Amino acid sequence: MKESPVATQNPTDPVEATGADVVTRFAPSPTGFLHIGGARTALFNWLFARHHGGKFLLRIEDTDRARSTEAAIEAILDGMRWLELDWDGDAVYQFARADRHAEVAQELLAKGEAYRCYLTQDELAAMRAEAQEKRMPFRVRSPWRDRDDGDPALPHVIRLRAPQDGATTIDDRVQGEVTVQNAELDDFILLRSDGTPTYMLSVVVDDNDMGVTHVIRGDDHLNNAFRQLALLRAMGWREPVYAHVPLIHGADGAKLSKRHGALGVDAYRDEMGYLPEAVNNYLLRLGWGHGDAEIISREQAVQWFDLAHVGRSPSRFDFKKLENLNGHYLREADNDRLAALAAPRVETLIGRALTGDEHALLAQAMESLKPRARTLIEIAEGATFLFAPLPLAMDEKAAKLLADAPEGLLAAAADRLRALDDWSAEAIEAAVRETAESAELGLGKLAQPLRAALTGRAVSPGIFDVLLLLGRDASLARLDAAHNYPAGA
RNA sequence: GGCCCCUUCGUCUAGCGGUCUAGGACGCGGCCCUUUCACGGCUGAAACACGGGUUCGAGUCCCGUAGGGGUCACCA
Repeated sequence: MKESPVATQNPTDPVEATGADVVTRFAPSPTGFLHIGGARTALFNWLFARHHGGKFLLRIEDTDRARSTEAAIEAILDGMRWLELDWDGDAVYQFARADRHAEVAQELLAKGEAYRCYLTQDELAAMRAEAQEKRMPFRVRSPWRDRDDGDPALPHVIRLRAPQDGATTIDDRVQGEVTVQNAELDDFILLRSDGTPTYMLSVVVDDNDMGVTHVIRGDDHLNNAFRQLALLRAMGWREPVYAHVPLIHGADGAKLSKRHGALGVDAYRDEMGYLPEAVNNYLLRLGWGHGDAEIISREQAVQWFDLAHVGRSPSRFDFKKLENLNGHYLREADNDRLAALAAPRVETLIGRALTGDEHALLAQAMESLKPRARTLIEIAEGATFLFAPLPLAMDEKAAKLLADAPEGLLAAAADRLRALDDWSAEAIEAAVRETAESAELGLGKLAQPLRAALTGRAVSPGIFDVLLLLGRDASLARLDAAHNYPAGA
């Protein structure tokens, strides 16, 4: 059979062709935490699988023994659990499958689709240097491709005998049809001289053995796809559908680095105080859209997600938008859940553990705390006044408010409040309003110094809420302490 | 540098030849609500990178240019 000059990829699309189950996978290498770009890739794979009622598999690519760590594996798993990206079955550890990878390499060798190459690293380096000097593009063209007089006892690697003529076209679901001349590809290494498989071999074998139907990954792998396809064809295996998603960039358009947010998702959780649903929503909208929809629930995401609407251009990470989204989810979140999340942060801020009653108070305060916060950090900061010790530390604005308060105003308010029989929202509000009226002041003129006296700040939940939350004793004590505050300070 | 990909408001995006005097969201400005700060509501400024085609008609298709990104390992 004559080979056509351009071998267009013709993936068996299980969804469209047979309705068979979709299988996607996320394959991180455990050399660090689960970074935000990886999280999005995982999300897309998860959504695609769930949308089609298929499977979402997890494979840990730990073949780089020197760089892979147990801690990194834990961090990645932890990150995925936090984002609720549950995978089907057990995670596959690539290193454990090295024998199978080597077996495939041997099979390729036997079929003549691969060959032993005795080029040393030094020879390779020399070839590279020469190409560099002549300003010629470098590509490994091993003389051993056409020789079989090598001595297998000598150190050698096994290379794929890749096609050198014609071109290969991949029908990528995100990038469209992408064509590369086969001459651009080289005979990449399948098995290293120590007999261990390379990444290129391992992915293809594992994806095949795991039955992966859709390979959705970062577009930094687009070029690899052509090499992998050559290997796939040499084995005569089924070709998956490819979808290469553009990478996420930092706010300045440069590649995402630690300065811009290429942090582990744990940093978004612990250091920045975001909710997983906010991070998921934000990540989903980065590179994918569904009309004007912005706030997208997980259920809707599963229902709507598709590859056709994944954009082809890289997007920048915008913390402002994530923060806004987080504020939305904070307001929607359950108070007890929020209190539980905020409690450790509050304890850190006040430097002591919270008592059982205080935990309850925190939960009770959540309703008025959460609308004015965008992160859990802001919630915790806003909550500290509830637990502050008596002489209340005043911030600059609060101190000024107290200093500027009319003589005796706070004492008058304290007197009225002290006279209250029941410390209810209605009674508190009436007492405060009456104080303002009899002093012939607007409510604002009284509320601000009151706020300063009770919270030590110029910003807090509504003043009646503060009074109610603090309770009679604490409120009165703070008020009494405050009107002794050095006047005119 | 070779190869590959990308290009709509500052940012994320909608748009799949006519309904675009280009829509939404974040951010920014103004107004309203209001005891502060937020929230919420209303409102304003803000974009089809450039140049050629194709077409009766182009943000939408094609080709260049410019800019950006990715990739060129016995790493993954």
